[in-house]
Amino acid sequence: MDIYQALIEHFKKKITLDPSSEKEIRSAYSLRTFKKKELIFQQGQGCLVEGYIVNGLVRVFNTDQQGIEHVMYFALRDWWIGDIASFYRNEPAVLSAQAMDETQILMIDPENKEALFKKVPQLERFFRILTQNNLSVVQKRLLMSHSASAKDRYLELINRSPGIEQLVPQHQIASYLGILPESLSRLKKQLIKNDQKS
Amino acid sequence: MDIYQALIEHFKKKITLDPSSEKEIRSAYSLRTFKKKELIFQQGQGCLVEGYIVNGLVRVFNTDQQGIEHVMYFALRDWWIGDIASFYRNEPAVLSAQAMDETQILMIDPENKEALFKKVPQLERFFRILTQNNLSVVQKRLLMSHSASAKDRYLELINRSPGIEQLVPQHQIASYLGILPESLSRLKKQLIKNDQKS
DNA sequence: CGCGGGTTTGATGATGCTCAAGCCCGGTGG
DNA sequence: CCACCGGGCTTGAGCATCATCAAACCCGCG
Repeated sequence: MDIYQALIEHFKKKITLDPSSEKEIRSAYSLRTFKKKELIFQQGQGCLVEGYIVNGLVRVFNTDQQGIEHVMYFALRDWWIGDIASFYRNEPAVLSAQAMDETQILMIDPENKEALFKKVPQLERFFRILTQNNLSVVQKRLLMSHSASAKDRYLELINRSPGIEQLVPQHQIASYLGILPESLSRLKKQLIKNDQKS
Repeated sequence: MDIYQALIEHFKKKITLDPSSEKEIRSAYSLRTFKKKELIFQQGQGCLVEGYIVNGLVRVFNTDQQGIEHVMYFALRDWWIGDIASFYRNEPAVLSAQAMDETQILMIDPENKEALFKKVPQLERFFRILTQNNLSVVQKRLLMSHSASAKDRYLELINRSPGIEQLVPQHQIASYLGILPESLSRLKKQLIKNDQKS
């Protein structure tokens, strides 16, 4: 199956597309491949790309004033990456994105995206729904980080994304949870000890 | 100026509307008034309303397993309230909303909203942009709560929303920040002490 | 006047951070 | 094939921040 077809099918999960729209989409997005550790966009600069992950793995993160990196999310096949405020409003990006494996991404820039919205207005709907789902997920994470301990947030994560531990190094999971690698290490030791008792 | 006109103008900040679309909007939304402390929608149940605040003040919050309330956001004139996942996907709401003052809201239910999207497709664009902006704000809050101390989060808040302290009681500001009222109280004492020294 | 919600204060404790060292293991070069 | 290197994970001791529990206080309102 051709690379672009994955994107088309992805859109079609939420909207309907006629053949000419499909054609517009195919010509608006272009495929890029990133090597492991390569940066896709970078905090502080304008983020002029939004991308659909065809395959591979990307981590999207912020670096704070003390130089500590905080993972916003991990993106794999069928996910989107970008820095919304930067892409749509041309602010400096708050986020960076880095390939964690060889990764293929279908990318678009703001001008082409606006043009595409004009030609295929159903995509407004698609991205409305996509963004709503993302918002709802981030809201839940914010609530979790205000109400649940690091241990509970960790358990929730591995429950929600089993296999994540095989995919990304532990210190980046810690970063996603908002704790230090040392804390996650201790926390897991705790859990193992308690598991054995019961 | 008529109540509905505020909503129309609000939409027109991001999209253009012809007269017939304006008419559709006017007939899709209906005005409701809530008394102080009245609940607008409630966690656990389906949230079948989305609302545009005409005037007044609403707090949107979640209650965790221990019964502690966590403020997701405060909404005043020109803001929107709702529980996205519940409204659009018919899940039980994660959030509740409560009027903190006499509040007028233009409300719509999911069926009418879908119908309105059909009749006025530009609204897809409007809500895409609105949701993107919200997402970007919540992402920043999540990062803050992973990288900044309670004191810094508090300072950021009063800097970003001056006047908030006059508007809502302090224990709800604490709740928004993800700390206890006692902690906020101490934190403010700290700040006053340090201000006087310098 | 007295009630009640909100805020403050105090004493104590838990969670997660800091700094430092050691360990494990896969990769690289001699 | 082994020695070494480096990154990531673990462990430890001490500490900071914020939570918990309890009591006092303040003040607007019935």
